[in-house]
Amino acid sequence: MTTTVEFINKLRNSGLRPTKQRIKICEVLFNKETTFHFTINDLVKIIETEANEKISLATVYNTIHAFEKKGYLKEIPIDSNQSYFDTNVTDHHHFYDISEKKLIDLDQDDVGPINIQKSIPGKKIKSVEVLVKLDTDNQ
Amino acid sequence: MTTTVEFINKLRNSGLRPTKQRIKICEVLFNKETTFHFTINDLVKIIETEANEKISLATVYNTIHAFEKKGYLKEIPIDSNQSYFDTNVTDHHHFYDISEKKLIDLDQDDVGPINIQKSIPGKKIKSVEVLVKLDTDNQ
DNA sequence: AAATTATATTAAAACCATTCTAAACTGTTG
DNA sequence: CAACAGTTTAGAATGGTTTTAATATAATTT
Repeated sequence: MTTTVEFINKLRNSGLRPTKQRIKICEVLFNKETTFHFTINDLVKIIETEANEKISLATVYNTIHAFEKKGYLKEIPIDSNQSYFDTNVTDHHHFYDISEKKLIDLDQDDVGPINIQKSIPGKKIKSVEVLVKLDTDNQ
Repeated sequence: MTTTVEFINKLRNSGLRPTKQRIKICEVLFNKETTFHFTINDLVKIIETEANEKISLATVYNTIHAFEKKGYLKEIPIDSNQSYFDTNVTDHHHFYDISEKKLIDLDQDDVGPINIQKSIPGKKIKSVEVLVKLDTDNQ
């Protein structure tokens, strides 16, 4: 459990003004026990439900992008027209449940080490992400 | 080099009528020596340039989705608002060059075996995709 | 603590990839 | 070649995301 004051400090320390909206979004995102996967739409709905507050869509987008840039969130690439974000910014991978459109974390250990044997001159590896797509097993 | 007749047969055999548009798209996509990565926009531009033909956007989308469903194309998930497709439908992985927004194939051998040690009840693994993001190496 | 400045929020409009619509067209089958 | 089902098309609609420009709020200066 992180206190509001701690969120304010976190924001200020990263050069983001601790506005009411940003603090609220921090509380929604970073007060969870577990990793949290969400789309912008999910987040807006949670804010509207949980608190009776309405944060403008544009602000939610701005904030999420600011948090992503600061390294507090990670975007997860899925074959979708919607962006998925993850509060777990450590190196890890994902299951993607196609029918439920839900992400599930995979630890490094669940996947094992991945050693890329190829390199491109002038380029360096920034990240290695494994996406395991899941289907309903109806046999 | 595949002939037009072969494309017509391929289409007919998979239950797709061999229309002028579909044959043209086959020729653009499946007459390459190497794997071809593209967005819908790329494809439309190539068609307009290469041949002086204009295939309606809707038709291009329809055709690409039909080909994908038949297993002639694969969609590659990237953190983008655009869909990338690949004419290489074998099991393989990708580099994604962030600055150039280009995909590069990685063979199974370049990545090594990936063994997923976790399973979700009632779900089966449909695919395992590795995406390696590349940055410019300016040190 | 008021005034100033810089940054953030907002509703609404704009944007852009993709999908839908419904009318015209084309391949197929008998 | 007639009739039908499948396909193409331009343009409209959709939906996620970004931009705009006015207003509000936080930080800084006086």
